[in-house]
Amino acid sequence: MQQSVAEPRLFEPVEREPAYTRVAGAIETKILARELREGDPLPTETELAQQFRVHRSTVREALRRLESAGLITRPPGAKRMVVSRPAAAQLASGMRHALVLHDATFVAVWEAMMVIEPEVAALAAQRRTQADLAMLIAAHEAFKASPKGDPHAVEIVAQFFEILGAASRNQVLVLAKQSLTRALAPSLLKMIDTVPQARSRIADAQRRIIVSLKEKNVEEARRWMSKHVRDFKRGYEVAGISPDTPISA
Amino acid sequence: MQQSVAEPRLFEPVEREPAYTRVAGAIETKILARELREGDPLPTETELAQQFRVHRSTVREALRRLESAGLITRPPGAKRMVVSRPAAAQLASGMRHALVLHDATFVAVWEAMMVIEPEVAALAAQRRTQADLAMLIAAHEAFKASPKGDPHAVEIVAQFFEILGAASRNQVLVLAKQSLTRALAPSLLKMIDTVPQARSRIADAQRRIIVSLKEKNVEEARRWMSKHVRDFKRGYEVAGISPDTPISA
DNA sequence: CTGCGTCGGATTGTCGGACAATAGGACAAC
DNA sequence: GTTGTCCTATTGTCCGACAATCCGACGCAG
Repeated sequence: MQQSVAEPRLFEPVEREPAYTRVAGAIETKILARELREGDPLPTETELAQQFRVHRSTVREALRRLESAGLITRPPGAKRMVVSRPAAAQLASGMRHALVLHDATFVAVWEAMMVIEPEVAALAAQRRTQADLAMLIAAHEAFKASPKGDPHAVEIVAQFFEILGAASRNQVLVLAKQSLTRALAPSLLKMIDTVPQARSRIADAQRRIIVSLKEKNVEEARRWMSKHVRDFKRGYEVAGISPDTPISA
Repeated sequence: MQQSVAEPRLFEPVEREPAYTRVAGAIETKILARELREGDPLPTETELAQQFRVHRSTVREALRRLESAGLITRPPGAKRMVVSRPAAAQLASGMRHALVLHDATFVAVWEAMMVIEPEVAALAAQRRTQADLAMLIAAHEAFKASPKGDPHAVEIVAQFFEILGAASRNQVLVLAKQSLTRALAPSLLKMIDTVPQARSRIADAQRRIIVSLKEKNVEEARRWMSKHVRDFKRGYEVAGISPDTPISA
């Protein structure tokens, strides 16, 4: 994460890419260029091996790489792999790994949420549809109905955020957001179970946000989401969790 | 990217994970738990194969997956793989793939930048060190010195953003930001070369931002960054590039 | 015609083993 | 200290094999 402004070297390292990298790259290019489209089945490993003139096991290594990048997946119970778009969850887990290993703290994630979430709420207030509202309300009800100490409750809170993201109609923010909520979820669980008033405060904020969206009141949406996120930090303080707690694995 | 509020199923798909996935998972867990730390060399493939009681090629498939996730890398010119933290660039490229395949448009990315960058600038204004300022100035000078039509200029602009991110001392935002600038870079290049006044406007904004940071003037930093990013969209409009242009590969 | 067994071929997951190229280290020569 | 030489361990790639199972076809009952 450090950088210098410029660092010219006399020679570049001589390029010696292993074959599996090049195979993966070739397929990746085709996918990004949409020559292979989502849902298209990949050729069989043997076919690929013949086309690239490499052994099947080399092809397989390349496939593992693409699989890990989320560019190909195997539909549950299918044998052949199909081309796919990286799922948001996939990116989120990558981001979470990075955050964990870079010793990101709770405040860092929280700060990022403070930046993003209120604006997402503001956008959502302008663009939400009736369907979005219905889903938000459903999530809200589900949260209120979730029994005390239910670990599922955090899932629902996260889902509320995700629906809101979808309502903002901005895929980029959705992707970024999701990583954050996912990273926070585990510790949030602990917080909710420790702080007695947390649940009611969350429910209240959700309600206010829903109302703001319904009225397309951009300012209020932003304000309440701000409050909502700020409350998280308050909750952590009350629960005696240090803001510098690293994101746990 | 769609979702429903809840979808209970009677049965989960019966779990039948291939061995390479489990091997990858096992190693991943050890890395995230810091039992294997950054820089530690992995055991050799043969050793791993013996420990996991699988064939070496199975281990290799697992390694490819970890490699793609950025959890292990091979230092240039080395033979064995070492544990590493996912580089920001790695995440950024994953994000870019996702954006491309999800048909993210230029406005979507721009909107996300409008949300994030001004706040990053604001944070940076509070936390910047002398070293940060020096690097910003260096990047700024480099930009001004870059010859007309130099494709490298965009690189420098991106670098300016990255230094600013580093100055904000928030790794989470840095990771999120980087993906955006990287996604925008290719089309930005076209814009800069088309719009004559683009370069001077960018240089001016950079200067103002640097001054704001130097004075730790949070409000001004936010304001000028806002203007800076907004200018990008203006530039696109002037250049006749549609805001709905998809992010190119 | 729709739904349900059955069956054969194709494809994947995994394995055993092989070999050339080379990184890494030890050791000698300058 | 640097440079050359040699040996060994390890990786990248290949070959070939086989069990499990997905896939599609085929036929039969309702």
